[in-house]
Amino acid sequence: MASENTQFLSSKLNLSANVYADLRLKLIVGDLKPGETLSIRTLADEYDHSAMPVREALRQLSSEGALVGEAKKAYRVPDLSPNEAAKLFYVRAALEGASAEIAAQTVTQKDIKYMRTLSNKMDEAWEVNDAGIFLENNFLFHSYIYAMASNTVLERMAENLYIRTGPWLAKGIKNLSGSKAWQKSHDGIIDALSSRDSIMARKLIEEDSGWGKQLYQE
Amino acid sequence: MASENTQFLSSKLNLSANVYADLRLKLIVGDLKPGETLSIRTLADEYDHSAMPVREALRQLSSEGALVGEAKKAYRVPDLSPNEAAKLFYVRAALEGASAEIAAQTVTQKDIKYMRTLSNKMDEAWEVNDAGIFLENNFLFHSYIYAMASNTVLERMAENLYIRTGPWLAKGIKNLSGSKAWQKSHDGIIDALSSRDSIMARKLIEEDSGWGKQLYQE
DNA sequence: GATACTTAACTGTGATCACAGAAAATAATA
DNA sequence: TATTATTTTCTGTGATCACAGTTAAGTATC
Repeated sequence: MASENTQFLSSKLNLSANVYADLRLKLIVGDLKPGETLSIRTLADEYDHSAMPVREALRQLSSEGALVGEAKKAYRVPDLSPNEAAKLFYVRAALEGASAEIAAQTVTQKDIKYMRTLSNKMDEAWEVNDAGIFLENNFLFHSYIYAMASNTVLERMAENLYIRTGPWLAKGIKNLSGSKAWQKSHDGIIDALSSRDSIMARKLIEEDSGWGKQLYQE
Repeated sequence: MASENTQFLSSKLNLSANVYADLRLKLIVGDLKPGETLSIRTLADEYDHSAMPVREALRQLSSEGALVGEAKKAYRVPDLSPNEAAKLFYVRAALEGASAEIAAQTVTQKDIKYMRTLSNKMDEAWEVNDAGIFLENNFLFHSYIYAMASNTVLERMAENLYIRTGPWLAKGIKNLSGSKAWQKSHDGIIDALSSRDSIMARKLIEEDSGWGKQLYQE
C-alpha cells in the first residue's frame, strides 16, 4: 500500500522527489526505525512506481547519511552510536545557534505567535503520547528559526540533521513521559527571541540541542 | 576523452561514486565554470560508461546544490549571486570556526607541519599562477582543520561548501595577482593552532572565510 | 537580409531487463 | 537433532529503450 502521506505527494515535480519527500518525513517523525531495511523493489510496489524513482530517492538519502547502503545489500536505517549522535547534535548546536542569533534581529510578533502555536501542538502531542506528531512539530519549530535567518544553505543543512537524528530520537522517546524539559527550553527561546536578545537566544538554542542527547545518557 | 583525474577513479566502489568524485574535484578546483552545462549522455561518452552512473552522480551533485537541474533541461553549474555567496561563506565561517576551536585542543606538531606544507604549496601555485592547484590546496588546508575536529558530519558539510563555492572562487582569481592576504591569514591560523589558542583560532578562521567574498567586493 | 515557421537534435525521466553478489530457505548428511 | 551443503530468493548496479519537453538548426517566406 502507498504511504499515508499521499497528500504531500501531489507535487508536480518528478516522482523521485515525491518518494524522497515522503521517506524524509517518515525519518523525521520516526516512522522508520533504526535497523529497518528498505529495498528498491518493495518500495516501488508500495508507491506503485517503477524502480527508478525509488532507486534515486534511496541513493540520495544514502548520500545524505540518512540511510546506509553497502555493496549489494539492502539499504538500512542507521542506528547511531552515542558518539555519532553527539557529533550530529554538536553540529546542530553550531548551525542553529548561528541562526538564532540572526533571527533575533528580525523576528516579528507574527513569528513569535507561530512559534507558540507549534510549541502548543508539541504539548498536545506529548499529552496524548503521540511521538510522531511531537517530533514533526519539534522539527517545524526549529526549522522556523532557520527560516527566519533567511539562509537556505543553513536551512538545508539543518534539515539533514533532523532526518538523521529522527529515528534515533523516536527510539528514545517512544513513550512520552517524564519531565517536560523541552517545554521550558522552548519557552525560554521564544522569550529571548521576543526580546531580541540574540546572545541569549544563541545560548539557549545551543543548550536545547543537548536535550535529545540526554535521552540516552540516563 | 576521459577525465584527467583518472588516478582518483581507481576506487573499487561503484561507477557512480567514481564519476561523482571526479566531478566534485573539478568543481572544487574550478575546472567547471559557472554557467557551464553538463549532459548525461555527453559525460557518459567521455567516461566511457553508460548513462546510469553519470545520471546518478549528476543528480547527487544537484541535490547538494553543486549543480542546478530544472525540468528537462541540461544540468548547469550555478553562478552565485553575491547574496548566495555570502550565505555560503557565512555558514562556512560558522562550521569552520567550531572546527578550529576543537582542533586547537588536540593539534600536534605533525599537524602543524602538514599545514605548513599545504600553505607552501599554495604559495608555489600562486607564484606560477596555477589557480587550480592553488584552490585544491586551499581546500586541503581547510579540510584538514575539519579532519582534526574528528567530526565527519562537520567535514562532509564543509566539503559541500567548497564544492559549491569552487567555480565561483575560480572565476574571481583566474589571475593570481595582488596581495597575498590569504598567506598572512593562514600563517596566523597556524600560529594560533600551534599555541593552542582556540579562541584566536576560531576568530581568525572566521575572518579568513571573508577573504573569498572580497574577491567580488572590490 | 531579417523574420517566422518547420524540422531535427538534444535533454532528463521513467520503465524494463540482465547480471552478480548476499541472504534466506530448503535439503542432505551425520 | 544439529550441522553442513545446496538451492532459491532477494539485493543493488549497469545498460538500453521509449517518451515528451526543450533547444538549436534549418528552411521558407516576406
